[in-house]
Amino acid sequence: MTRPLVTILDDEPEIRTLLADVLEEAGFDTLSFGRARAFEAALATHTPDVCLVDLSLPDTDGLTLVHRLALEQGAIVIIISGRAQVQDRVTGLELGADDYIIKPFDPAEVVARIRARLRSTKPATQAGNVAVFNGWTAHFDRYTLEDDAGSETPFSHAEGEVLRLFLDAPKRLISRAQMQTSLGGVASESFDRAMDVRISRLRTKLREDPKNPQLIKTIYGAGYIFLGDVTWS
Amino acid sequence: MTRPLVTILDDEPEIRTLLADVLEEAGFDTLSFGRARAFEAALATHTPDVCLVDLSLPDTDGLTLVHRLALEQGAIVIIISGRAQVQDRVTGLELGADDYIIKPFDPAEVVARIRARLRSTKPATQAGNVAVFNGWTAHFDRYTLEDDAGSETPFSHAEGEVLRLFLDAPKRLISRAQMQTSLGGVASESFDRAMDVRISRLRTKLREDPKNPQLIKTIYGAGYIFLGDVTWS
DNA sequence: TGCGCCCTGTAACAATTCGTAAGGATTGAG
DNA sequence: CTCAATCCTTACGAATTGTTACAGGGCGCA
Repeated sequence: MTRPLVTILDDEPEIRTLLADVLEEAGFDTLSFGRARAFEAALATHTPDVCLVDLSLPDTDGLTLVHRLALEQGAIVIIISGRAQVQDRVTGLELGADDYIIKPFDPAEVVARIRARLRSTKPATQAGNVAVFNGWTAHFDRYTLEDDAGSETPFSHAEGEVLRLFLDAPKRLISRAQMQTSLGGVASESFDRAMDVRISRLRTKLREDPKNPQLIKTIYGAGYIFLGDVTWS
Repeated sequence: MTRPLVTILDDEPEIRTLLADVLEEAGFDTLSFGRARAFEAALATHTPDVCLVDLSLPDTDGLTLVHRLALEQGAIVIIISGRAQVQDRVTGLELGADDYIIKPFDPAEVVARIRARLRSTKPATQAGNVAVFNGWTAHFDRYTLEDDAGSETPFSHAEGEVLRLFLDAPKRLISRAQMQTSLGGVASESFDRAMDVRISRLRTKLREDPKNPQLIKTIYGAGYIFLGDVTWS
C-alpha cells in the first residue's frame, strides 16, 4: 500500500507549502498547484485520493470544479475556503464536496479530516473471487459466468474489470470518468467508445435485453448504474 | 427502502427537537435520546444510518461511545459538541467520528453534512429510492414511473432530477433559480427554457392535463409547486 | 375592455451521447 | 509464420437532451 496522494489547489504559496509539509509529515504524498489549469492538466496523469480545493481561484469557478471532481471523477474533495457563511458551506457540500474547512485552519484538523474521509471510503474492492447476483455467479478466479441453471460462459479480462467495478459498487451511479480512472485507462480521445463496447459485450453475456436492460442501466449523460443484489464469498 | 434513520443523542431537549424537526423535514427518520443508556438500548432493535452524538453526556463518556459506535456498529458518527478546541476535534475524528460540528450550529449545515456522508458511504439508498404519491410510484433505482394500474413508463435522468426535486419538497414553492442551482446547471442564458421543457416532458409522463395540471402547478412569475402527498419508502 | 409586454408551454430541430456491428491492430501459443 | 483470441477503433443508427421559434395566457395600465 503506497501513501495516499493528496493534491493541494490554492493560490497562496504559503498555504501550499504549509499544507504540503504537514501532509508529507503525516504520511501522504502531495502535489501542489496554484492554478486550476495546471491542476486539471495533472489529472490526466495522476489520480489523487483526496483533493484539497480553495474556492477563490483566479482562473476558474471553484464550485463547478468541485462539482466535476466529485461527481464525474469520483474523488474525495475537501474545500478549504475563507468564505465562512453557512450558505457557502451548504452549497459546497451539496455540490459534492466531502468536507468544508474554514480558513484560518489548524493543520492538525486538516490531517484528521482527511484521515476520516479516507477511513470511510475505504477501498471497497472485495477480496473474494466469487460473487452471486440475481441468478448469476461470477467466478473471477476462473473468468466464467455461471447462470442459475449451472452452465458457464467465459468472460475476458476487460469484461471482468468492468464487472468487478459494478459488483463492488452496486446500485450506485458510476460515471465514465470514474471507470476510466478505475480501470487505469489513460484518457484517450476515443477511450469512451471502448468503454461502451466493453459494457455492450458484458451485457450480451448477461443476456440483457438491449432495449430494456435490467442489470446494467445507462444513465444518459451521467454514467451507468448496476442494479442487482450482490453477495461476495 | 426506507428513509435513512438518524439518531440524535443530546441532553438538551430543545436541541433534540430542533434537530428532529429539521431532519424529518429533510427526509430522514429520527430517534432522539437524552441519555446514552436509552440510546444503547435502542441499538438492539434499530440500526441507524447516522448517529449524531453530543459529547457532554451525563451518564457516559462520549468519546468511548463514539469509538464503539464507529468501530463495532459501523455506523456514520457525527459529533455535535460545544467543545471547540482543535484538540477536541482532532481526537474526536481520530477516534472514528466521521465529522465534528461545533455548537452553536446551523441546522442546514448539519443536513448538508449528513447528506455528504451518506452520499459517500451508502449505496444508492440515500434519500430513499421509491416514492409514492397520488396513485403514482416513482422508482428512482430503475428510472420508471408506475401508475396505480401497475404499468411502468421509464423516465430519463433529466426528468428524474426534476422529479426528485419536487418529491423532496412537496407543497412548497420552488423557484427557477433554486432549480438551476440544485440541478448543478451552470446558468446559461437560455437555461430556463430547458427547465421548462424538462417540466413539460415530466408533465406528459405524469399524464397531466396541460390546461389544468393537478400535480405540478405553475406559479406565474415565481416558479413551480408540486402538490401531492409524498411518501418515501 | 383593449393593448402591450413579459412569462410559460411545447412542437420541431439540432447537438450531444450512447449501442453495437464490423474491421484491424496487438498479443501469445504452437 | 500462422492462427486464434482479445480488444481497440471506426462508423453509423438510435436515444436523450438542449435550443429555437412560435403560440397562448397572465398582468399592469389606460
